[in-house]
Amino acid sequence: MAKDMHPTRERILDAAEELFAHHGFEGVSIRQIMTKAEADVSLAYYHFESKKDLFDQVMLRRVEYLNEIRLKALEEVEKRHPDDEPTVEEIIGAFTRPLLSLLAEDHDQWSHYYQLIAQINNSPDRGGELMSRYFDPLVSRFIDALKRALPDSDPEDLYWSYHFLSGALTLTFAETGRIDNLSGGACKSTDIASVIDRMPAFLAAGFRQLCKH
Amino acid sequence: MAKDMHPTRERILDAAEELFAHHGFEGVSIRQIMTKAEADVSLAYYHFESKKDLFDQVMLRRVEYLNEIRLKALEEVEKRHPDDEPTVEEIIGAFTRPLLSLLAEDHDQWSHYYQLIAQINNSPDRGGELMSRYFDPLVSRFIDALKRALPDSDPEDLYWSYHFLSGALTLTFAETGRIDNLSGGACKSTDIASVIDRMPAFLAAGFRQLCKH
DNA sequence: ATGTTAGTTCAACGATTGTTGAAATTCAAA
DNA sequence: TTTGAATTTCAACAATCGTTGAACTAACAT
Repeated sequence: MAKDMHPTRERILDAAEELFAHHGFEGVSIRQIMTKAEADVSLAYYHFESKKDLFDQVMLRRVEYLNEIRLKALEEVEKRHPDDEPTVEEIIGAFTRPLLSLLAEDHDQWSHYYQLIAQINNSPDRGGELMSRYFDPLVSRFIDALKRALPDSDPEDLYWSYHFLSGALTLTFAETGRIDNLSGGACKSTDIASVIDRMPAFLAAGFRQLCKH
Repeated sequence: MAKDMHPTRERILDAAEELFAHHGFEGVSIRQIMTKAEADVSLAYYHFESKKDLFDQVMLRRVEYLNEIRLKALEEVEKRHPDDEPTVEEIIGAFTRPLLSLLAEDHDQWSHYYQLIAQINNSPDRGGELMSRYFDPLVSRFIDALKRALPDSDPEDLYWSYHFLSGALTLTFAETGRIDNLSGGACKSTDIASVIDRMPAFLAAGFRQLCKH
């Protein structure tokens, strides 16, 4: 990886993303990040205000694009149903498939960012606050669509169903290798294509079971 | 919280459990832990070998009891079916309900430990390794029961279904408060009774959908 | 050539990190 | 009362932490 291929700021963001994803915010020092980025320690404070600001910029760099493509996927599904409502599978597919396809097709570029999201989503400290800030506007949009696809459903059932979805999705992002151990190698954490084939159906069945009343 | 109520070693474990759960292993210093435990810094190294050893002992303190009650719950379900196989709901209930009931009924004692598990399960660093070490023997036992309840199912479908279950369960453990934000207060992360009512049905429907072939 | 600005390097700051050794204390057994 | 082990206190170690200021280089406008 040649040093001049990317400007310094991008290299810092890349290094920080990978190290934060693996060891968490406090598990990584600025010096480790800058060593990986092949740049002087002080450059971190030239390009960013502080360690916390660097973390925020790592998060912000990719989040808008992700929300864009997911919103577009939902709008296309709705455009395909001008008269009736999309199915639960279609809506959940629009929510998850853009993310998973990106991860499957460009794993090197996205895996660390997804691992970071997995950690944050399950962090009792400020996980709820951060995830809400970055994703809740889009998520509310999807939940509205699900409300229309599942009329007469109790909103509480719907929110808890989304909660289960969120847990299943972000554990997939973590790619911890546990399913490799558990299955004796039959399944692989990094085999995202297998998840694309299975997750929407699994979750849609759960939604319909819980939100049918 | 009077200091003499519990011996020093227990107070250190309690303090470490809570702080590790909130800020992660590297986000907490021995001095913070010992301040919360109201004991001298050096006592950490009298009662434990190192910071990492303290973390391991925090994990080990409760894991055996949890695996015991869950195994007992599964055996009771199987005893109730001497001739036929238990249903998927019953097996998943035996897997999740002992944990969730403990959390619902004695929240102060268990919530921090569960939050710690949530973090570890979604940690790309060594999450898979740690979770496998502590829980996979029991999990394999449950998956065998599910294989019998879902004959002719593809093992890969079963493992991925368990993966989704694991993500949904541990996000519940994290209690991040995100569902509070998302639902505008209609749902609360700490309302475990609501999860007990909903999660087994949601997940069982997913298992049956995915593992029916 | 001169000045300006963005980008980079080097050295250092006080604070905190995990960890350790030795001395002091407690307390039951002899 | 003396002994000896278990527990606690105190002081300190080298290493690393996030952060900063000043000097230096590069490139480009005047």
